[in-house]
Amino acid sequence: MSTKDLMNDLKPIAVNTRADLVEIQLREYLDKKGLKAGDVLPTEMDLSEALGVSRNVLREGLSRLRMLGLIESKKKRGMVLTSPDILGSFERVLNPQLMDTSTLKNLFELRLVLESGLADLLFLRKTDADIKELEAIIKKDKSGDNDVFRVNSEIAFHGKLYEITGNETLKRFQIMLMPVFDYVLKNENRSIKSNVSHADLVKILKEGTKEDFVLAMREHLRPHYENLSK
Amino acid sequence: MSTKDLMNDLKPIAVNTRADLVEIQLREYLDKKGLKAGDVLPTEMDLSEALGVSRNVLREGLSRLRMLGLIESKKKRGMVLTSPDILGSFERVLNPQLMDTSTLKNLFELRLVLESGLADLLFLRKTDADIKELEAIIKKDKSGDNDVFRVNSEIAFHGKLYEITGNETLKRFQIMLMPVFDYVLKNENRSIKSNVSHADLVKILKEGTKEDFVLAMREHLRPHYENLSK
DNA sequence: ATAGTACTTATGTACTACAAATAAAATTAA
DNA sequence: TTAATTTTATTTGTAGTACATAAGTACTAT
Repeated sequence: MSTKDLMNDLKPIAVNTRADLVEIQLREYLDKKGLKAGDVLPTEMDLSEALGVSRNVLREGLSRLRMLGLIESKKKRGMVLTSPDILGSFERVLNPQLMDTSTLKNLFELRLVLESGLADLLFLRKTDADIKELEAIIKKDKSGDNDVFRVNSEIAFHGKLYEITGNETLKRFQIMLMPVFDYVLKNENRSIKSNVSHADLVKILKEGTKEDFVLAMREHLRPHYENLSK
Repeated sequence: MSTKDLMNDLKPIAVNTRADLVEIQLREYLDKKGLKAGDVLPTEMDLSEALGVSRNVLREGLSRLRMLGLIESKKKRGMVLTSPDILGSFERVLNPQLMDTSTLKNLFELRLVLESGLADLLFLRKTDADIKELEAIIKKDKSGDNDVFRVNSEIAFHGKLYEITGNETLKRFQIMLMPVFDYVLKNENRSIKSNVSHADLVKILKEGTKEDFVLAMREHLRPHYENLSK
């Protein structure tokens, strides 16, 4: 049995620090009490006493929840639960430099899946102004001549597509995934010449059917799909 | 201008705590130095001195990075950079109870987009064993008679689809999104009867083409799409 | 050379003290 | 009496010290 298999079967015995436990217990507490955004938490003193840890350690735990946007604190007023920014935490971790290659590969695929599945939202929410903007991006693309220009145009085009979905989470997700995309593409030196151009896609989005668009988008992305390993 | 618009234009002046700044600066430090997984960090004493904060505050910042899985520390050995578990942090925040409704809606749509875009990965990686397993899930479904059974089968079927993609990130993402999906569906009381059944999907996955599957999956999800607002 | 021991170093935890902000209470002015 | 002002009390934010705990490192004895 390989070391990798072994590591998969035998997780290292978790030697949780007090701060880890604080985080876990606080989370359980929120859940059990059914607390929701706006509710106030006990004071640090009360919490640290109840948990049997120093205020230091308690604050290390609280600091984590604060970072995630789960709580906010004001002097004298105390701490209140808040609606977390779900992508904020994601963002903090998305450093291609630090990620292992398999995760990078997975995220690259994830983005392909997303773009392949955008069609219905696009047709549901597109406006004439959106189409015009896409056409403008393409026009600009044709006028540019160097690679940097072309890459920026590529980003602008696909970014605009996400924007049309009207789904802010999706849009931000795409922005966050951009460096990952870049990182993977840089290590891909095969050609990525597609049969379906941006102009083709816009034409279909403007005059065609959802079904046409779905198939065209997949065709547009095909060079990337063909580079995937089985 | 409404208060909401105003709040969108004017973000509250960030009154960063020292711990916030520590987190930011450490992140910049890692980036600037181009440090990668396995590299060691300076000691807490050196860091706190360099940043001009107490060791307490420094540790509040470090605690965040530790939670994200960006660093690990051992006594005497010091701190080392690690490959973060990118979904771990996401998971910590995905509490439907705390999320605002627009984010919930966005995540629901995100999942629809994902499932609509799975086709290519499925056809790239499916095996005979996978098909058999899907068929088994369907068979079980037919034998069950109550709602709970049907819901579990629904989960099992779609979960298996993600599994077939061989993309661990995607799969975990789906698992994490499940409670969100549930939460949204619970507040939807319109019928969700589809023209394309699980059995139909499996048949196409087994004998049909990618293109057929793409269209069939969208048709399968259509009831959900139709409930979306413009 | 090896086993064992003492030493050193870095993280983990606790405690105390005070600064800063601010809600609430008390006081003063109209 | 009411409004404005000042004072007080409370809670988070920060600093500093001390010690516990784990784990490399060096040294010693066999």
